[in-house]
Amino acid sequence: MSKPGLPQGTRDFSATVVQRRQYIFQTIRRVFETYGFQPLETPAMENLETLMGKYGEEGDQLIFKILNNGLANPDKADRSRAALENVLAGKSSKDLTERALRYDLTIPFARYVAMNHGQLTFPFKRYQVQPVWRADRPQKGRYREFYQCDADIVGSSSLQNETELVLLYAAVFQALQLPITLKLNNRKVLAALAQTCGGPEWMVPISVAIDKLDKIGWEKVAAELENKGLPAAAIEKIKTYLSISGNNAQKATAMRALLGSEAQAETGLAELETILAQAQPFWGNTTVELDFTLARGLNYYTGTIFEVKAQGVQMGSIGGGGRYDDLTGLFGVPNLPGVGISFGVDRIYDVMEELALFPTTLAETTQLLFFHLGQKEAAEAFRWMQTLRAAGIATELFHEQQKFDKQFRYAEKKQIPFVAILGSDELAAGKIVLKNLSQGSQSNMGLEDLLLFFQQRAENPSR
RNA sequence: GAGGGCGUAGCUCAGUAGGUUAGAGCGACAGUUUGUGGCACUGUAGGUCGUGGGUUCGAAACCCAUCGUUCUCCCCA
Repeated sequence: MSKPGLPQGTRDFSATVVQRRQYIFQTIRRVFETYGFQPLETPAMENLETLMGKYGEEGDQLIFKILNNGLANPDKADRSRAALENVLAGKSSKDLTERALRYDLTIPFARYVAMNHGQLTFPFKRYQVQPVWRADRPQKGRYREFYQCDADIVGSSSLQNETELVLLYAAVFQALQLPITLKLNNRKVLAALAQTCGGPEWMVPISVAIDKLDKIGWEKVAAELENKGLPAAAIEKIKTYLSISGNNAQKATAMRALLGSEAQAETGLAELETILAQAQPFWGNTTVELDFTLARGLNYYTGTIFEVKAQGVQMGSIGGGGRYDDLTGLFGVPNLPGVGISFGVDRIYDVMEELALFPTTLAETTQLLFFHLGQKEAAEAFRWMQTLRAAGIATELFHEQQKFDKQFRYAEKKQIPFVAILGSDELAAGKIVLKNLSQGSQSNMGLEDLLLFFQQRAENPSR
């Protein structure tokens, strides 16, 4: 027998980790719901054709495909072989694989909306918290199975939606006490830049290159663009574009000076300014800045784009999103514009771990451990325990009669804050000894008082 | 897809000019006479040195392959 192991890039989550992850999930869910989003869940797998071609060439290769069942069936053997030939030739074949694991939450959402648009109330606001899978090579902050938390609004072009998403981001990260920078840009500004640099076909290469600015520096960005055949004059223009700095107002002014003659640029800038003006009074101390180098890979974005970076940590983005004009058009339902954002929970976890931002109280689960001090005593303890449990207080009874030492150590290891001693004396008196393990103090108590004690403690955890 | 680092006890790691029965700390378990834990002391268990080849009188150590893991690039959350 070989040692058991996990598939590359996947993880088990032990108790403490799950509790911390739940803390993040619950915070995000709560904010989603207070902003009027409703939950949606979709299957782990989709038809392969639903996913293919939606994430660009690179994306297609990162989709986990599921091998069809029944390939060994003799009746289908010839077709299976032919299918394999196809796959070896770099094509996909339904005879070999027709399903794939979910790659993100946006495309399945688009598929859902396209299938159900007759029944939905628009604008439709949904949130979705589920794992996705990518056949990527794992490294820091990158896994093959990870969770996304998405919120999207479809069926509305109103910029108010963007404003709400900015505030939603601010609310979540303030609740988590995680300092972030929320970056905003608009694809229309990038499109205008591409227009002045040779035409729309330059949009993607230029976006990809300038997105790396802070990582590789201007020299390499310029080299990459030159390599792709962009004229020197255009590169000079991009250099000016990237040199724009200052506060948000100054950046917008500078951008108008550079690209103001392009109608698209003016539209994009006006949109950004509207969002900033609407959201600013409510975003508290969150840092929100225009970043014209922000491009984001997904090519279905058409307007505003968002990205969240954690402050004080070396980590890729921990969230992002943007506006798309026609997401469901891919599935035959045109004219449904929308805007959405996503939280990268696994990265948020890593960042919070690094910055030690998790509340210490998350680890406490069981509140009280009854010592097992004999059959009769345990039977009585069981009665008390069930009463406490019925009141919602997490309680355990030690599993067998053992010396105190053992039972104390069990409580310590599980970080149980209180133990109840119910031995022969207590049995006779109808009271237990309640001991606070961190303080070492103890006192006698009846069942009523014990219940009261924990109910009050639940309301005021600082005690 | 390309390129590095690292695989020794449950965990963190020592251990190389190749040389006896491979070590430590932490953890686990047991005990220091069974109604009060954390500390301390004593003892016990636990290792095909990732795997398979090769070089050698002799390999945890050197070489090759392979698997796993981790990081960087590409791309992304």
